[in-house]
Amino acid sequence: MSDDRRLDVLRAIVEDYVATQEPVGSRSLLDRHQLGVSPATIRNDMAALEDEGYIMQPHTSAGRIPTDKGYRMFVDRLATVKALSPAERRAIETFLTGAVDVDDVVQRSVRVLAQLTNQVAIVQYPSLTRSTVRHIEVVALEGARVLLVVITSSGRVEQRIIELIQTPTDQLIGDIRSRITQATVGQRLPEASLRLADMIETFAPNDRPIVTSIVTTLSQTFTNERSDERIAVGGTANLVRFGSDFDTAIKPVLEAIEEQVVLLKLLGEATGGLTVRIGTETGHESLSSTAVVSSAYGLDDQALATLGTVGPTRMDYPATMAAVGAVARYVGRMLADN
Amino acid sequence: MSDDRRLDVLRAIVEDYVATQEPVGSRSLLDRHQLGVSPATIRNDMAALEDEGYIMQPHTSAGRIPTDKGYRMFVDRLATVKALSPAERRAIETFLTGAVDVDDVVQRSVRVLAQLTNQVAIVQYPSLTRSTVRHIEVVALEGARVLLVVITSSGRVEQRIIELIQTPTDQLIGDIRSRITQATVGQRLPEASLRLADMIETFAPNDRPIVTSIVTTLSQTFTNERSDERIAVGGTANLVRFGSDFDTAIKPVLEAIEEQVVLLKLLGEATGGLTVRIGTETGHESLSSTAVVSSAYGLDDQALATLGTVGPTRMDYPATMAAVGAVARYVGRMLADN
DNA sequence: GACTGGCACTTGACCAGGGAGAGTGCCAGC
DNA sequence: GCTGGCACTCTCCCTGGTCAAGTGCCAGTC
Repeated sequence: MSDDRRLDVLRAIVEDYVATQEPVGSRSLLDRHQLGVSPATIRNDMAALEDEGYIMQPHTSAGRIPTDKGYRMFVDRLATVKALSPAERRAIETFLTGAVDVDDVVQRSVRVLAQLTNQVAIVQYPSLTRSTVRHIEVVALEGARVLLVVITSSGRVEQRIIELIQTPTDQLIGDIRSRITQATVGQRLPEASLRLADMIETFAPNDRPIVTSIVTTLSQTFTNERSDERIAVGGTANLVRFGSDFDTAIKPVLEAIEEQVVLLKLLGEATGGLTVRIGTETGHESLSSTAVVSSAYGLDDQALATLGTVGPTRMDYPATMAAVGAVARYVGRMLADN
Repeated sequence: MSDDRRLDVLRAIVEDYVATQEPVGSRSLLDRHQLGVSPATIRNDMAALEDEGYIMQPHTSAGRIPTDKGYRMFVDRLATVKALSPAERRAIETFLTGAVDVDDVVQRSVRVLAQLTNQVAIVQYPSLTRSTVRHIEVVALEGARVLLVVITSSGRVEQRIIELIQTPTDQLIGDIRSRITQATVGQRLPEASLRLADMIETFAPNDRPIVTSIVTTLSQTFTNERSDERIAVGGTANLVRFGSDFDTAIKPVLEAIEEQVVLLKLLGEATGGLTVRIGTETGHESLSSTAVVSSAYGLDDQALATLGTVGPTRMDYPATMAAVGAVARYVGRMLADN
C-alpha cells in the first residue's frame, strides 16, 4: 500500500467534506477525484486511515469525516497554499486605505476579514505594552482639571481627564510635561511606567501631590490591562453558516465572544507566524468543533497584537489562512505608515 | 360578557405564554390564574379576543398565542410596572460607578443591561451633534504634525492627528487655539462647525493653508457621521435563549447587529421616554418576531442618545422596560457627573 | 343575558414498522 | 497489491395508527 496515495485520500476526504458538509464515502470520492484505483482499494486505505485516527465514521453505514488529527495533518502537510485572488487583494487594500486612525484600521480590518472568510473575525487592538511612547501631552482644562494624552508608536492615542486637588500653575504644567516627555518618549510603556515613578522625587515637595496624581494616572494608562485587551469582533452573522448545530457550534462561540478573556486566549500569543488551532487544540472543551486561525501583526518585525478568525473545524483552511495572513500583513503596513 | 375579564384573560395569556413559551389553552390558563369562571367561559372570551385580532392559534388544536396587537395592548394598558429589585439596582450602580471615561460607561452599561434582561443590549455612544464643545486643544507634535483634541459636554474625547504642509510656529498654534476656543466653546457641534468656517479669513493669508487644514479636520470631527453613530452591543450569547427558531429569531438579529445602520434605526429617535416596538412595528420584515425596547438617555432633560434591548416578541415586557429605564437613568446621571 | 357542563370534532405529536439507499468489511481471484 | 462481488449494518424516510390537547357549539341553569 502506497503511503502517498493514502495521504491523497485523506486530502480528498478533507476537501470533499469541507465542500459538501457530508460524510464522504468511497464512491463519491472517486466521482470527484481521479485516484486511478477502485473503490475497494480506497476502502482499504480508509480503514487504515481510520486505524491511525485521521478519519472516523459518525455511524457504521455512513461515509468518513476527518478527525481533528486529520485536519491537523491536512494543514501541516497536505494543504496547498491558496493565493488570494487579485480582486480579494484589491478589496483588502481599498477597504483599509481609507482609515483615519487606529480605531478605524481595526474596525475596517475586522469587517474585511469577516467578509473574506465568511467567518467570525477577531482583531486585537495594537498592544500598549509592546509599543513605545511617541508623545505625551499634559493640558490644563478649566478649573483643576487636566487632560493627559499618550500617543504610542503604533498610532494609538489614549487619553484621560483627571481632577487635581488644586489648580496647577501653567509653569508647573509645562515643567511636568517636559520632564515626563524626557523620561518616557521612546521607552516601552512598562519601562516608561517605572521611570515615571522615579521622577516624582525630583519635584519640589509642594508640587508633589499634583505630580503624583498625574504620574499615577499615566502609569495606570501605560499598564492598563483593560485597554491592552481591547478586541473588535465582526461577522457574527456568519455563525449561521456553521450549520444548524446550535449547541455545539454556535452557542459556545457566542459565549466565547462575550468573554473577552477567552477570546484573547484563543487568539493566543502573538508568535509571529500563522497559527491554526483545531478542535480540542483550542484548549476549550466547548469549542471542540471549532477551529481558530490567527496571526500576529505588527510593524517591521515587532509583533504588536494578533488577529484571526473563528470557524467550524470543517472550514476551508487554505483560503482562511491566506486571508488571515494577507490582512495581517496589510494591517501591519497601515500601522507602520501611521 | 365583561370587558374587564376579557382583558384579564388577555393579560393572563401573555404572561403564561411568555413564561412557558407554549400556546396556552383554556384549561392551563385556569390552573395558573384564579379567574373565577369555567373553561367554557374562557373559551368564549378567547374566541372574541381572536376575532378582534389580539390572539391567534398556530393550528386548530393548539392553544392561543398573542399577536403583535395583543402584545401592544398588553404593553399599553395591561402591564403592571415591575420595579427593579434592590439587588438589581445595586448591581447597576456598582457596575457603572467604576467607569473611568465615556467609553467605559458605555461598555459597562451594555454589559449590565444584557445581564439584567438576558437579551441583546445596545447602547449608542453619546451623540456628538447634540453635545456642546467643552474644550478644544491644539498641540504641536514632532515635525509638522498636530494633535487636535475635542472634549464635549458629555465627556467624550475625540482626537485626530494630522500632518500639515509646513511646520507651524508655536505662536501660530497658540493663536489658532485661542481663537478656535473662543469661537466654539459652549456651542453645539454643528454650529461650532459653521463658526469655524467663518474664522479662516481672519488669519493672515500666509497662515491660511495651515489654519484651513486644522479647521477642516475639526469640522469633520464635529460632524462626523461615523462617530455619531457609534454603538456598543452585548449579550449576543443571550440569543440562544430566543428559542431554537434559527431563521426567524436568531439569524435576522445577528444580521441586524452587523449592520449598524439598521441597529440605529431600530433604537429609533431619542424621543425621551421608553419606547417599545413590537414585531412589524420595527419596520423590518425579517424582525417580525422581534421586539425592541429602547429609551433615550441624557443629562438633565437633554436627550443625548439611545439605549435598549432587542429580544423576542415573547419577552417579559415589564421587567425589560424597568431595566432599560433604570439603566438609561443611571447612564444619564453618570455622564452628568463627568 | 351571562355562565356552565358536556360532547363531538380537529389536529399536531409520538411511536412502531418497513422498505430504500448508502456505505462498509471481507474474501476470493487476478 | 489491487479488484469485483456480496452480505451486512445502519440511518433516513414514509406510512399508519393512537393519544392528548384544545376547540366550538349547544342545551341547560342561575
